Amino acid sequence: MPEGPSILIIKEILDPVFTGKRITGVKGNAKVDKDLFRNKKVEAIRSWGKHLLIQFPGFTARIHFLLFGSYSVNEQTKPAKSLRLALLFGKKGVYFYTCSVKILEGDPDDFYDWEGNLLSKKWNPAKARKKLKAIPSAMVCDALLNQEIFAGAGNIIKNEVLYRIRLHPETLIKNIPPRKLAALITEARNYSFDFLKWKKELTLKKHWLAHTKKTCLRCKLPLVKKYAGKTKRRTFFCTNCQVKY
DNA sequence: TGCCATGTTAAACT
DNA sequence: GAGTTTAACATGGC
Repeated sequence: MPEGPSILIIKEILDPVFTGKRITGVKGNAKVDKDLFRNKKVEAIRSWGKHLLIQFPGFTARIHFLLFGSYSVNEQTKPAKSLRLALLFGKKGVYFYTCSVKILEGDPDDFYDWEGNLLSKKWNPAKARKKLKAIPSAMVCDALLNQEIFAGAGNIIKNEVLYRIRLHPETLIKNIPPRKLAALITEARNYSFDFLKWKKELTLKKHWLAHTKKTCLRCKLPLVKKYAGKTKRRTFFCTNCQVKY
């Protein structure tokens, strides 16, 4: 569920069904004031990175699925103890389980940088480049997971992008040649859309080239598995094909 | 069966 | 205080 494209899929499912609808009930154990939602009409459902945003007049419910979050539409499919938030609209409704729910006051456009959202029409590669230049001593494997720069990128996207562009995960940003840096930014977005397409087809796993893999498809040598960088997330790479600058 | 993971935050350290 | 490390959360697949 968790990476940006998966959240966009949820947005695309919920938006046509619930936008413009008025709340008739709220359930769940999220630590939020449920009275806030009373009789409110959904203004918009959007996604920014890994955040699902349900906008109401004056506030927004932010759903973050973390590692184990899930949801269902129109019927509750999980036990009450894992039900964080259910928004009910007459007979219809959406149920969110084991996720983080936060109320954001005001207009999300005031605090979300849509130009940093990998899947947004407003994605701004030049801005991403500028943000990368500001963290020269960071490893690229950490930079790719930085939501301030690549909102929506997760560990799968990280591993696949680095494999695609043949860049060693522990390369420091300042050492990446300009063309390679451009490729990094381009592929982060490209792969996000491939992820989206394959996720919709339920064939995402099948298309993994590096993530969880044991052997390099290109040179047939074993891939390294390492908890790399400050983020210490699983990193799969080929020391033969992925260049360290 | 136990381990581990598509994630993040806050507390506890140095 | 900054930077880091650790713990906590909590479900499902292998």
